Amino acid sequence: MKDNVIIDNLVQELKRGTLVLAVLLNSSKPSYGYSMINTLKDLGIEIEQNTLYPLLRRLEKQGLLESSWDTTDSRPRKYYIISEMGKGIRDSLYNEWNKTNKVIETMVVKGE
Amino acid sequence: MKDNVIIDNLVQELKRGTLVLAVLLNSSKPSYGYSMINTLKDLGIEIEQNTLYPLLRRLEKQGLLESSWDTTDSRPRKYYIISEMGKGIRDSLYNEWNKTNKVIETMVVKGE
DNA sequence: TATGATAGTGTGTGATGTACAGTATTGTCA
DNA sequence: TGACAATACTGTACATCACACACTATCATA
Repeated sequence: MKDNVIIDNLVQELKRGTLVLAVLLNSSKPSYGYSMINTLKDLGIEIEQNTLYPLLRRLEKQGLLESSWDTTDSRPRKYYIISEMGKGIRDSLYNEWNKTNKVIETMVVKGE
Repeated sequence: MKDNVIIDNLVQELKRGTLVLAVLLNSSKPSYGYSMINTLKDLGIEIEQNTLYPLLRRLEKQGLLESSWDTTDSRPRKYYIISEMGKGIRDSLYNEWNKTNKVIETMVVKGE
């Protein structure tokens, strides 16, 4: 049972950084929080509302996303789109992520 | 200048979880802290002593690594090797890591 | 009419890489 | 031979963020 706790913790740590990249990649076109949760879920990324909404707000605060309200529908929705600054950071983060991946793959191949 | 701070933070977050996987992958054969730093550096993973030594101790405490002192040389060295439990967790973590990677690659391809 | 779905806000907690600080000894170089 | 870099390790506080908990509000459906 303890193994699961350790794995869950480690997987959660893996998510840090990765979630940001996933959200930035998903924000090339405008999308709103609740919809993004379903989109990411379909892609294989399980994320709770309690995690995504604060993340969106933090990324906007940091200037990586821009938001606008759409109140024309019966339900008001906050749309997010990546900013120019966000695009630069997304690309840098993706490069770092890629480098890390190549390293891990190299180690996996060597390790066996 | 602020961009760099954000990127540095995000890259650090990326490391969380990834470092654990890298260390577990690197511990199929016994190796000691100081040497591991150089090995990982050569592979492209920059890690400080202040980060690696506590990490090794934590992983041992969690039962993922086993250690033994080698005092035959002029310098005593603490060798670490992955435990059976650690192998299970390494494999699980690698699977999760792989899943996440496929998702990110899918998003990258779709995003453009 | 009740409840699930839809859509969002607010805030505290636990885990971990980093940073700072330290000890100790060996090996190398001037 | 002394200074210093390299080698090898331990201890601890801090910043950050996914998660968890709590909440509001309204629409759609049974």
